[in-house]
Amino acid sequence: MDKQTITIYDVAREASVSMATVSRVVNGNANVKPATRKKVLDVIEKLDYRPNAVARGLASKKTTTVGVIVPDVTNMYFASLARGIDDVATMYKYNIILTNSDSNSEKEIKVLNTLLSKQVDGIVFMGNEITDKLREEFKRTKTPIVLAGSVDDEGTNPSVNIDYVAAVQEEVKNLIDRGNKRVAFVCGPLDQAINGKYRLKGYKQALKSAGIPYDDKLVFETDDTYKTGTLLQPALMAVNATAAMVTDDELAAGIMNGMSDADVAVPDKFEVITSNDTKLTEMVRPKMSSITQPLYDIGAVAMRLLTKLMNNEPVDEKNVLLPYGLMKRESTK
Amino acid sequence: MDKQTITIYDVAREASVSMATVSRVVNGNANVKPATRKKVLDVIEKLDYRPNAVARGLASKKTTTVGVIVPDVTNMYFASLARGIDDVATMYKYNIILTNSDSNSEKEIKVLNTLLSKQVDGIVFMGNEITDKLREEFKRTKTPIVLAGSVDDEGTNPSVNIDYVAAVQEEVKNLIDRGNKRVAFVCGPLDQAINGKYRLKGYKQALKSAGIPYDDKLVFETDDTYKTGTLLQPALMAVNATAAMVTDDELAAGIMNGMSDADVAVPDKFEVITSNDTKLTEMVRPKMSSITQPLYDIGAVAMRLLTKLMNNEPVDEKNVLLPYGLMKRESTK
DNA sequence: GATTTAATTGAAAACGTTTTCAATTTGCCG
DNA sequence: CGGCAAATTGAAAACGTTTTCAATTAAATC
Repeated sequence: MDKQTITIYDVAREASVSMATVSRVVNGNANVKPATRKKVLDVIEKLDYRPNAVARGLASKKTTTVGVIVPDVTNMYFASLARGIDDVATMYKYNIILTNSDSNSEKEIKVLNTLLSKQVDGIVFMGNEITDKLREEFKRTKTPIVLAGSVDDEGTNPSVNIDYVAAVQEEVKNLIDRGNKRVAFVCGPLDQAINGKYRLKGYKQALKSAGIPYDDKLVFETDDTYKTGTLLQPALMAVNATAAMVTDDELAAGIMNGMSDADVAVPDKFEVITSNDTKLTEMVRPKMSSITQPLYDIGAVAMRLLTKLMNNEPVDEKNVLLPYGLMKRESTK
Repeated sequence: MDKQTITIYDVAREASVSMATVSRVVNGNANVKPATRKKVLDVIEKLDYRPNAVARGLASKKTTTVGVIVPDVTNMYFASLARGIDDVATMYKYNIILTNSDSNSEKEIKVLNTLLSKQVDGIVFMGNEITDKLREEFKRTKTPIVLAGSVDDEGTNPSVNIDYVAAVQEEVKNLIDRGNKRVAFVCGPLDQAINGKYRLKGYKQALKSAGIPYDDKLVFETDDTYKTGTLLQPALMAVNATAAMVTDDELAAGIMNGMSDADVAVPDKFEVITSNDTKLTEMVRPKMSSITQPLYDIGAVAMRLLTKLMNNEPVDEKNVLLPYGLMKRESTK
């Protein structure tokens, strides 16, 4: 039905050259006489020829497409990373196949395999937890995979993150220094290394340095949602917490609103500091103080790293830690 | 270097059948004897054979990949649509190539063409404005394209939206009925049909029904950003507006915060109603009343529509209007 | 059992490029 | 103007599937 698709063969015939030559001009190969190049270009223009990327991918074994696995684009944190990824991907002429995994390990594995079957040139993976099974899958392919905003305790894959331990430690220390004896640690699932191994560690270290005993009643493991946050006020009060280090902005926004709704003034009666510095921090009142992460850059750097890997260029640093900061806003004193 | 890739030919040889047969079992073709099917399946398992989707795409002229063009995934509105799209895409075994266009017409055209060269089976387009140039590009391909949350006055492409005119009209009427004589219309760029042709029309109709003359001093054309919203309070006061119909949630949040910061009580002194019902509406204080749009569903339905188009199934309704609603929260009386 | 029919199979031609390698031109030099 | 190196070209083989069509085999019928 669609016999009107123009192939490289058509332009070769029309320009009375070989397919090879057409291929060369299309790919900007230098070894073609200017005159013929022009001739071919003219025919291409005239016939409105568009190279078929699928055929190209088959022949060259490169698809200029990378896979991106993300828990949920609807989450600002990941959306920002994804944006950074797409921008540098575009810059390097790649496209992105974006898939939502809902942090579901089975889904992640499944989608990883469809991406590989689609012959993506590389993958950037964002996820809260790298299960052993997933790590195995990572190992059996030689398609480069980089982790963005996602930690793997085993460190088998290149990754781009911030130093979560140090960041949390620093912030909790600040909270303590300001007089908070009981600061809560409100986080997402602890079986996620980023929470259970890194942030929690920072929290504990800060306590230790301050000589405050660790009390597990002060750690609240949640599902990272706004709604859950709104419900936390009673529990937080029950343990006499006067501040909270929160690992997710929406969750933190929920907590703050829950506090306000219960007439607990933030930051006077309760300080909260969050972790992702998404634009939500500015939109909520009081504005939330936050650890700042260069979200966009984490994605961008991860993708840049991936391009190097895909080109077999040497990379100096396999596990990149980008600088973090603290943005003091209104939810802390 | 990677000679270890297993092809259909390898499994054919190992199972002593032809490639055709292997292809049949891989594709679940019924015409293969159970015994041979098992034999082949075993070899596939043993060799860990994974079909190469690129080769498949070339041979079958189907890539099971669809393109998604979006202004910015970082925008909750579009992220929600994108999520709906991806979910039903996955459901129908498609993957999504996601590209951010920044609503830049040139970029849109460029990316459209790379998507087509990658032989996507279909495209869902989200964008604020369909330029003539873009429409031309749409027309010259026979790859199905559906618009999601995006209007085209010409109506050449299938689309999924809500009835923006009616929704805005209804809400503005409510505002007026509640006693607001001067309600502002704060929107994104008016050259975008959704604002300039639809929402503004609804606004005008509501005024007309109420016998209020249209005053263009009350319409504020913005860039749809939070920041701009925060700066609008003086201008709004200057024209004696007592309420605003806003076309974007972040923009609306900005306005509300700007009001609060200037001690203009919302909703007592100033009512605001927004348009997209993203989760931001709940996170901000006061919570924003909003026109509700089934964001996820718009994406989902658009993708579903696209699957039908890609299968040449008949579609009853080319321009779908999903139901909208009103969620009364705290930013209106 | 001999036919006829239906179900399984396989051979080989696409699909639209890239890429290798050899062939042909061209440009230079003495 | 002959000869040689360098620059251009083209022929044809991949790339890994699907798909058509004919061939083969199994099942059914009488």
